[in-house]
Amino acid sequence: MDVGHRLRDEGYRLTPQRQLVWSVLRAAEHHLTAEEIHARVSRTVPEFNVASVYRTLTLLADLGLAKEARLGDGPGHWEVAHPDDAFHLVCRACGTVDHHQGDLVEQVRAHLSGGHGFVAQDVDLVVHGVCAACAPPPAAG
Amino acid sequence: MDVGHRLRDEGYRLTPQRQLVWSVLRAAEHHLTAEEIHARVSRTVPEFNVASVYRTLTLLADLGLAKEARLGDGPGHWEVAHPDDAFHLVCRACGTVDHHQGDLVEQVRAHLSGGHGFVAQDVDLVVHGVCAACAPPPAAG
DNA sequence: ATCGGTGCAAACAATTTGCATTAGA
DNA sequence: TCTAATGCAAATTGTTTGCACCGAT
Repeated sequence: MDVGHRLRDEGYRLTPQRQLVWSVLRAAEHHLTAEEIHARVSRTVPEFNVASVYRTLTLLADLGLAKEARLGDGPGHWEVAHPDDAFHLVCRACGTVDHHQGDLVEQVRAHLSGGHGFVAQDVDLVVHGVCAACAPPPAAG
Repeated sequence: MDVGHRLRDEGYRLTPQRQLVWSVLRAAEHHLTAEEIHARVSRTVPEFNVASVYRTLTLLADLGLAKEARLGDGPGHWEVAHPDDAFHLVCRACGTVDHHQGDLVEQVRAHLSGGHGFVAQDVDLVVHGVCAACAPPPAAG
């Protein structure tokens, strides 16, 4: 995905800051907060400002390239927008956030389209619980 | 539901502020933000403080009587905790928040319990879109 | 009489904004 | 060149906390 193209096509400028935010986001194994993105980019560009992170993320979201997930309290978590609809599993014990692939989001959409008159644009599903690694092993006997 | 009992049973005190927050919450036709609750209670008790709203809501949530819903940006929205699992439909046009009853949340739970090893404790489902009232009528012809 | 709860104000965290400067197109 | 984008700092917004006083049990 060529952000430079996308940006210019929409009349925006391609700046090093925007490229950096995007590449950090793409390289991330998991979701990142604005602060985390800021920290990573700052290693290379010390004067890089948080405000620019927010501005860039908002822009990327407008273009449909990035997406914010609110996983409870605390700051928003950002990720590359996936065309497929996944949802988040947040472990209360270790804090790990997992993507879970499934047709559930699609089911919701289908369910709503059936006569409810509500046009679903964005389905946000967050499940809090305890992940397999943190769950107590089944009691023997 | 007798909050007084619940509170005292758990070793908490029943104060007029807590009663007021609870009754405002129960009387509300829809979700309320902490500020809205504060505003309503303040009509009767002018010196009533926002901090107490937050403290009370947190307490009620701990007791399982109230629940916070994060419906996007902005402040959290509070409601009486329903035993049944409903989810929220937020209209981007008019801002209306609808409860939608369905087995979807249960489906999610069932889906996850099937071999994924993730123990779902809380399923938060928020759908943003356009409600029936705001949706453009189907084009004739 | 206790000790938990309150009001108040100040602290906080996350995000946004105003403005002068800089740099992409 | 010309305007959009940045850095910086200050402003906002939503929520939490410290502390002295008050009131429910």
